[in-house]
Amino acid sequence: MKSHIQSLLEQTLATLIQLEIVPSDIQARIQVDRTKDKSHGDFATNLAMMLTKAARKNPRGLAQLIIDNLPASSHIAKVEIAGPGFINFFIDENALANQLQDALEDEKLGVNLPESQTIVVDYSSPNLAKEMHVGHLRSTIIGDSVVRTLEFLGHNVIRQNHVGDWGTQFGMLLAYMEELQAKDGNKASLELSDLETFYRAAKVRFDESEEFATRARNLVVELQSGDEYCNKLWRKFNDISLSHCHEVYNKLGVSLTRDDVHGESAYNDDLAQVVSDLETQGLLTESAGAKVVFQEEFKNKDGEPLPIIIQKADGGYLYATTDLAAMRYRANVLTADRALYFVDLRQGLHFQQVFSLAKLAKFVPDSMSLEHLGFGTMNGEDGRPFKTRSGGVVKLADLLDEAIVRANELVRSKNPDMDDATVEKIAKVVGISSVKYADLSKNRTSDYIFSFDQMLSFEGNTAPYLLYAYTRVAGIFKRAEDIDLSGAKINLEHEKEKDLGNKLGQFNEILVRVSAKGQPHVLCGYLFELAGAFSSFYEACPVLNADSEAQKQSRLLLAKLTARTLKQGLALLGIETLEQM
RNA sequence: GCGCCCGUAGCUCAGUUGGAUAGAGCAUCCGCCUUCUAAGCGGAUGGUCGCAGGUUCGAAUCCUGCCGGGCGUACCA
Repeated sequence: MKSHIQSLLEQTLATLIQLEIVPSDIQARIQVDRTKDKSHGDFATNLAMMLTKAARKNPRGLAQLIIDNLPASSHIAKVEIAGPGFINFFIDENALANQLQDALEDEKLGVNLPESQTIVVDYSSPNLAKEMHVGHLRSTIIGDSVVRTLEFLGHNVIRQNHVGDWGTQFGMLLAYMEELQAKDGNKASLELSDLETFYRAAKVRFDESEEFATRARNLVVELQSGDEYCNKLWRKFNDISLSHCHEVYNKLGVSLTRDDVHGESAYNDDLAQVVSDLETQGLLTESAGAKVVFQEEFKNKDGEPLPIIIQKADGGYLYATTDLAAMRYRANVLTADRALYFVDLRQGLHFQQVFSLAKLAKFVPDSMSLEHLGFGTMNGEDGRPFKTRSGGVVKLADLLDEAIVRANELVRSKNPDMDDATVEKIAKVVGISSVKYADLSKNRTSDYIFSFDQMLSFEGNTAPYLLYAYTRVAGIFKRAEDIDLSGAKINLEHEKEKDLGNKLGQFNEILVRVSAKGQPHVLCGYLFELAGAFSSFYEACPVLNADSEAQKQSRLLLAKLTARTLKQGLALLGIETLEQM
């Protein structure tokens, strides 16, 4: 509907240029917005006001000229000039009803698919040396939601779990694993079941024993030189660590699989090549023993040029090098049109630097879009970074378990007579989705306060509210299974039916916004409004006890489309729906 | 020092690349269950959009300066 009006206005503008009312060199971006106030119609444009200067006419007069030259459209009931020169569009109710009817016929709910692109999405990317902690939550679930949305819109999405599976800390871990295995083969995998403890124990050994530390350093060198024994140890360690990650992914309902893992180590063989390619292009400089690239626009704290360190003085590589190699892989092998990075905002400078260098060095073509979609910090209720009471990092698995436990208590209190298995099943969905939704519903770029009480309060803009709204729609169809809806027609009569219909008609434009900017909170806001519109409708408009058969069928269709839209929308957020709660 | 981000109702947050009277939820107060799940619905109270200038028909949004907070800034990622 929005794009329809947009194209009408484009035609009108062309006409006005032809009539020489508006100069032909005008570059107006035609903006069509949803109105906030119903008295302003459904859509509004400020086109007339934007053109006043160029056309040397007063805005309201120009608005009238635009309306006079607007092509006729059956979708529009009325067009008005308002305020300083806004043009308000009132959508024809039958046109809207037809749109909804079409959406019901369509697998994709009537969403227009854009031209398909290849989009590489880098998200989650935990460090395998440690267990996943709350710091990985945002990247994982925001990335997963955007991935699902892009796929729904028909893009070729390639997930990249750029796990940290390389680096000096692995020497320490391998040395410790080796030690345990020597004592008892089973003990190693047993202790590895708690990676956090394992890491700490290895660190203790490293600090207390010079012999151990030396062994650890040697193992790194051997690992890097491709020693078979070392690599075997390393693979085993990664395998166990990765299986931890996937347990968390399963619990969270994240779509990443083992096939999506493409860690830092995958680029080992390319790193020397990156260095020599930069060198050939004359971009590399030696500074304090390290090989670096200086780019004019980046300065350090003393106002001197800030380097990207490509190779350390000791010959080792850093993450800039790996990222450059990864970008080249994404450009050349994966042939990405866009590469999205869901990584903490604090790495903003790093990404600015490597993105700029990647283009400068022609590692990626100018046409490829590199986007750092950063996110803010997850804080505790004191506004400080989220920690345990004793100040330690919170394991992601523990956080999720606690959410489920709390959800369990609440579900139980609402349903005293429900059997345990059902309560458990519901609590699992409610608990997990509450955590995910609380995060997804906030603007990605701002810090946010994590509060169990808030997300599980079961009121307001929360997952439980949406899940509940869904069960209410679903409940209707449990009682209406045998009703034949073929040939039924949507009729928007009651005020609440119109509101609901209006909301349902917005799904498309919302998804476009989510995919363009990687902001799932826009979808959350929409679903919350949709659920609200449905609740109001549900309250005011009896469905199964409607006044007439036609009205009943119309309302059932509205309910059906609501159910499908809610379910699909939640699925794009990575949230399961329940038939009962 | 320089750079990036943030400051909106008592609290948690929205505010669509400048648009019409700044919106939700929580909390507080008032109503609504003999009819499809009340984890719900309807309504009320509550804001000098950090401060001061500027740009414009129009600014929470853009520019400048200040105040307050977070983060980053050469061999970790």
